[in-house]
Amino acid sequence: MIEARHLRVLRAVHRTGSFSAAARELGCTQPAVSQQMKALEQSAGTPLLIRTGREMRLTQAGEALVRHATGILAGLTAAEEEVAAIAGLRAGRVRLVSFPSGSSTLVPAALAAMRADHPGTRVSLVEAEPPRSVEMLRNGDCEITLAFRYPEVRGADPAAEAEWDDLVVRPVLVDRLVGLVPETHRLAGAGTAGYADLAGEPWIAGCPRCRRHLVEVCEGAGFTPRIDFATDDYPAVIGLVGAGLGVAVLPELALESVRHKGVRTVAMEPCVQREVVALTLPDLAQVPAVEAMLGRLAGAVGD
Amino acid sequence: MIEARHLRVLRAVHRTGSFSAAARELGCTQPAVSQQMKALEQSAGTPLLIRTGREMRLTQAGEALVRHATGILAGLTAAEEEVAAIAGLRAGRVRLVSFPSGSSTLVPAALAAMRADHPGTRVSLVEAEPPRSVEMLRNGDCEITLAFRYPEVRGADPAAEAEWDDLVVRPVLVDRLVGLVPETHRLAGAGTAGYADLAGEPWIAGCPRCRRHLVEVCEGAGFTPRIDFATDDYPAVIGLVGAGLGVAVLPELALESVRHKGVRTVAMEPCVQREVVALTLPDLAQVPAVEAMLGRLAGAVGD
DNA sequence: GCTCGCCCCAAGGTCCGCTTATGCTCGAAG
DNA sequence: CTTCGAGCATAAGCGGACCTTGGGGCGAGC
Repeated sequence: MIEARHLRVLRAVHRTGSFSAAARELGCTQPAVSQQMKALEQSAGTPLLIRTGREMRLTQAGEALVRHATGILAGLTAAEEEVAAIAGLRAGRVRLVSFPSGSSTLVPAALAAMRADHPGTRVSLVEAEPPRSVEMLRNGDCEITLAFRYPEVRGADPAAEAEWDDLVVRPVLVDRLVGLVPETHRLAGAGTAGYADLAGEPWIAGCPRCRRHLVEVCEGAGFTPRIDFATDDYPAVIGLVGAGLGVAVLPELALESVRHKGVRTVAMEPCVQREVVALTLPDLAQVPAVEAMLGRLAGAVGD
Repeated sequence: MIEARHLRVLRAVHRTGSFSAAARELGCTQPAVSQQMKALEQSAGTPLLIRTGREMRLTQAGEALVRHATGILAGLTAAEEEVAAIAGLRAGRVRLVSFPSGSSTLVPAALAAMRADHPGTRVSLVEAEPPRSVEMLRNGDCEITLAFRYPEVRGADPAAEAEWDDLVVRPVLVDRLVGLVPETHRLAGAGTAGYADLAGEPWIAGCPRCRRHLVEVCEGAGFTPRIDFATDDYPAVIGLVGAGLGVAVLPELALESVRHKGVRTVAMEPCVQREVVALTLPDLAQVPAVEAMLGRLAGAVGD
């Protein structure tokens, strides 16, 4: 087995013409070079250098090795270069999966920061809801998944939470759920409302998990909400509320990027917080580009 | 510094999909693979593999390394293959320099044997006299030099002999010097003649060294030969003797391949022997093709 | 003739890598 | 649900490889 290190030494010997000069160039002692050449000749099975008095000459086998060494070492340094580029964030690709309302505000800011800091990296974005997005993460279809959870759920669905215990969970931000009523509603001007205050209203729910959570909270308040519509499209929710078809609770984040015409927000009591987190696999968290992107997502809180 | 051995292991891991399978394929234990991959990841500075439950997947850096590994390992095996071909005598080139009379008989037999045994090798032949041929050997212009010496010279030219003491001297054959007289000469029928018997004759001498040797031998016999012609072309010597222009002594070997028309040979007393040797450099004697050719030259004695 | 540079050789110490042994996790089968 | 097997990680132990230091021989140049 010929080692690349030996080829490097052989080339240095060939270029400089002596073991001592090669040793100086390589930063080691002359016997080290001598021994390496002996080892290389042994693994080659034939002499490679002929020591004729003053100068070092190559045998035919030595010439063949030096000829190949150029390409081999070039390939090796190219590989090192590419890996170093990825490790040094001058290259690298991150595939990010986000739930829809995260894409609109948080993700663009993080993407912009990432591009500004590391222009060589590429971040792609796909939208998907958990648990589909978590499945994609496990399947290797993405490196980072944005998800959210309701920490205050009283052990309602431990299975869903347990799905993440082997993942790296990076908190990104916490946003409050606020109530949403038509501007003609009796509570439109109220600063705060309790869930029970909306017990008799028709409700517009969000995605399946948000819907489950809504039901739990309302039941905690003593009633079961009548849900007339359910959609994970937040502008649609706002539109439905604005049309007077019901009331809803939405994360503050989801309201930021949408004009909420014809609706009013009210703070809800009790205050429910939704935690948005970035998920990744433990090994992927060590990948520089992934790590950097996780940092940008967490840093985008300022917006 | 990425090592080729690590790339080999990485590729095996990628192909087989597990450390254990790669270890079996590589003929080592699983912890060895595990440690090598850890070392490779450390020298790469970034994770290369993600262990996601059952299967092993590559990170982007891992993909880059595997992609480069193909070319690097291919170049490495190509280099090993070429060196092995040279070492295994399936390839290789030997440049042989011979003195003129050696070329005619001994060299062709050795060349034929070499080609028969190792068809992949190539032997080139150039004619030159020593000391020019020895100089070529030292300059790297050839691998083997055929030369001859007169062992019985009584310390006449120790310098010339000393020239070889750092070389590998491989005896090839010993041939006798025989007298050559015109067929009309008074000694033409004699079985044996002494040098003194030819004291008054005009002499035809050979190459400079042969000429010097002739003078020494004759002076040992009590006279100084009158040399009318000197040429290193043996057929020319024979022609001159045949034309009655003088007498000569020639190696038996030189007579074998020439029709000696009009001349007669006589054994000379004292019997002088010329030793034909193959010379090479100590390092070159280890080169398989050179070694093989040296053997064929020594084995060509049978002819 | 002397000195300097270069190479080889031998000995010592250090470090690396492999192996054995063990524990842990996960997935599949009963 | 439990058990079993496969696979990976880790620790200890050991053998070997590598490099360094020190000494010697040899050829070249002043």
